Amino acid sequence: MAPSDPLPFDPIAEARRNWEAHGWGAVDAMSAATSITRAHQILLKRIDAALEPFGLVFSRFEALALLSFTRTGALPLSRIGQRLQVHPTSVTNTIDRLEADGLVARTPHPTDRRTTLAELTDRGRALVTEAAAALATIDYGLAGMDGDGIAAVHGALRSLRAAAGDFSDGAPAP
Amino acid sequence: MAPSDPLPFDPIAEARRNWEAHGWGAVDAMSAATSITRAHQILLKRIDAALEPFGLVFSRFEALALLSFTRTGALPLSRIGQRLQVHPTSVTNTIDRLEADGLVARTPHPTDRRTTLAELTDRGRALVTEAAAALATIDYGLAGMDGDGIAAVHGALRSLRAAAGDFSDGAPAP
DNA sequence: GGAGATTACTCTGACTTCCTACTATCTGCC
DNA sequence: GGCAGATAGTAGGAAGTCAGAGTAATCTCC
Repeated sequence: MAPSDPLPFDPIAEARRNWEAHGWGAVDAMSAATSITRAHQILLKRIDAALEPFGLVFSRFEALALLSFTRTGALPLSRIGQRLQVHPTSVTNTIDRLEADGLVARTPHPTDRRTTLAELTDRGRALVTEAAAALATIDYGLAGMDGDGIAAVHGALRSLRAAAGDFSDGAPAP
Repeated sequence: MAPSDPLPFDPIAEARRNWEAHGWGAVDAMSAATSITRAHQILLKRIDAALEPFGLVFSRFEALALLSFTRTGALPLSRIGQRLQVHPTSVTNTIDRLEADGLVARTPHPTDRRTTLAELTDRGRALVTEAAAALATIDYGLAGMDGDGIAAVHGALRSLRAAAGDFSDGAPAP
């Protein structure tokens, strides 16, 4: 990749030194936050590359996966937004794309006429299974991390998500 | 309005169960990757909110911070892109915005006429110091994580960044 | 039963990021 | 010298996200 030849040093470690030298404080937090930002960038690029043969990006894959786990293969758009933690407008856009590709279909809610359901088509269901397999083979972009690291990240970020109010910390049912 | 009412359960834990039930594999990796995605979203929102009074967003703050650490307060745009790991066109856009706000100035490189330097103005230097203090008070958006968690995330993601080729830390170049 | 608040979705617009393509300039090799 | 290839920056375009406004339908409560 031409645009980013590897630097001869870790840019975050370098930022860390500068932060300390200038007395800007919260050095550990800065390092972690910057690391998360960069990790997200790396992951998204790897994941989208793996999904590209299927004509998907991560957000659309997530929506398909969520639908495929329901009994009926259908969910209100609002519910999708809640579960995926994205803005209602983004859901509209995501479902627009999926519908244009024939992977989901909008159908009216049987009782609430305000509500639109996104329903997985047969093609959508088949595709999401293939795509999930493709993502599993690249370890969801986490190549370079060992099991301990993966577990540590998951555990530590769970606190962050809980503190951000993503979910009311109840005991996850079996 | 509530941007996202807290769910009564952890959506990632729920996804995890579904992944297992469907035999989709790479469950730990999926959980970690999704956590990182969501963490990035939380952080960016918190950080941008803290920077909003200064008219900055995170990417523009990062560029200012980088410039403020140099001896002369100036860097070629290409160097900024390398250090911040963003696309050249994103640097152009970032510097456009900073220049329009009078926080940096484009100046020609003394010897290489291809190169444009972004140079911190006095206002830019003053603003980035204030903004850094504001970010330190919110712990760079990491509220909810303890010291161990922050250290764990930083360490684990360093492996990911190294494997992605961000820096050659003694590893032989291709 | 009906007024007012709430909820669901979409449209428009702003913003950020990336990609491809292009011009200008520099470097290396003959 | 002079030309091929690399490098620096920018323009135009596509995609994704979010916020605010608007419309339609439903719910709450008197």
